[in-house]
Amino acid sequence: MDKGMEGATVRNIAEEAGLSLGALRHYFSTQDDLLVYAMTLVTERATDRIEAVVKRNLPPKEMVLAVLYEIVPLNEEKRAEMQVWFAFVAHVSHRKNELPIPDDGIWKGVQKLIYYLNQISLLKPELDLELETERLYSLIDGIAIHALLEPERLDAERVRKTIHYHIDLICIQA
Amino acid sequence: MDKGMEGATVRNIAEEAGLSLGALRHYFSTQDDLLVYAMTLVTERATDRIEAVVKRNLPPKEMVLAVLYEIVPLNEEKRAEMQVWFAFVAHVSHRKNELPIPDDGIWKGVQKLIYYLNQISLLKPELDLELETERLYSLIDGIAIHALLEPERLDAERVRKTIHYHIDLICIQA
DNA sequence: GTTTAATTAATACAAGTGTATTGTTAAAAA
DNA sequence: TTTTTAACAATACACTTGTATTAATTAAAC
Repeated sequence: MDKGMEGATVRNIAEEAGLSLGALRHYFSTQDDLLVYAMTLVTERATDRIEAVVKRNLPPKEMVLAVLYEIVPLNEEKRAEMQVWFAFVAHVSHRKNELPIPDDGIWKGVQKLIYYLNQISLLKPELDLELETERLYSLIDGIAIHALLEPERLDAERVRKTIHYHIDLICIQA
Repeated sequence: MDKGMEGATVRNIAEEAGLSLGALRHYFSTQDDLLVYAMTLVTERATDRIEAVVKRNLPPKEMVLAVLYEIVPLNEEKRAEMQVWFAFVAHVSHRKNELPIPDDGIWKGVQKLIYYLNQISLLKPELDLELETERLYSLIDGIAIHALLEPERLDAERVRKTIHYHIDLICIQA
C-alpha cells in the first residue's frame, strides 16, 4: 500500500507474511502467480460483498444504489482493494495475453442493474438500455478512480451524492 | 508501450533514444526526472490539442463534443498518450507527496464546458452544475480507461456514441 | 514407529537496477 | 587562440531482483 508496485517484491511479500523466501515459494512458484492470486482474491471479495447486498432484498432503487456504493471506495477496506486492483491492472495490462487476469465483472453487474430497473419499469422509458449501461459503467469506474487519486476533492459524501444524482436522473419521478 | 513500466529502465530509455547512459544522464540526472518530464510532456500535448480545438470556433455543442473527443483515446496517438499517463500515474501514485506530478487539467476543463453550456442556456435548467461536472468528468475518464483496457468491446464508434448520448441528454431538445 | 510427504529455511546465482565517476570530444566564449 | 563549458561515452559500484537448489524440519500415513 505504501511502497507501490516496486515494493511488491517476492522478498517484501514474504517478510510481510512472516514467511521465508523458500516457504512463500512453496505456495507460489513465481511472482506472477502471486499477482494473479491477489487479483483474484480482490475480485472474489468484492463479488461476495455485492452478492450479500443483493440478498438483503432492499427496495429496487435502494438496492441498486447499495450495489453501486459497494463498487466504489467509500471506506478504507474498499479503498485498499481498489488501490491493489488499480496498481495490478496497470502493472500487467501490457501482457494481457500471457497472464490470466481475472475480469472484475463490473460490466456485467452494471448491465444487470440497468436491465432490472427497466424490467420493473423504474427506468425512464425513453432511454437506451445499452448506452445507459455504458454510461453507468463509465461513471462508476471513473468516480472510483477519481476518489482513489483525489480523495481530498472527492470525499465519500460527494461520491454518494453523484451516484445518487445519476440514478435519480435515469429513473422516473426524479 | 510493450514492455510496461518494468521496461522503462534508464538503460532501455537511453537505447530507445539512441543515447548512451551517460548522455541521457546529462539531461536527466535521475529516473524520476525522466518520468516527471514524460508526464508533463503528455499533458502539454493534450492541452495543446484541446486548445486548438477550442480555437476552431465550432458551434457550441459541436465544440463541446470535439473537446471531449480529444480527451479520450480515439486514435493510436491519443491511445499511446493515455497508456503512458495511466501507467505513470499508477506507478507514482503512492508517493504523490515527494514527486511533482502534473495535473492533467481535465477536471477544470470539464468544469468550463459545463458552465459554458449553462451560460448559453444550452444546459437543461433543472440540472445541478457541480454534480453535472462531476458526472461528465467521471464519465469521460471512465470511458477513457475502458477504451484503453478493453478496446475490442469499446471501440471508437461506441465511445463517440456514448459521449454524444450523454451530452444530448443534458442539453435542451434532445 | 518408521517412512513418506509436506513445509520451511538458508544460500546461491545470474541478471538487471539506479546512479556515480572519470574521461573524451565538440562547441562556445574569452 | 586559448579556455571554459556543454555534450557524450565507458566503465564501475553497490545493491536488488526473481528464481533455483539444497538441506532441515515438521506433520501425516501406513
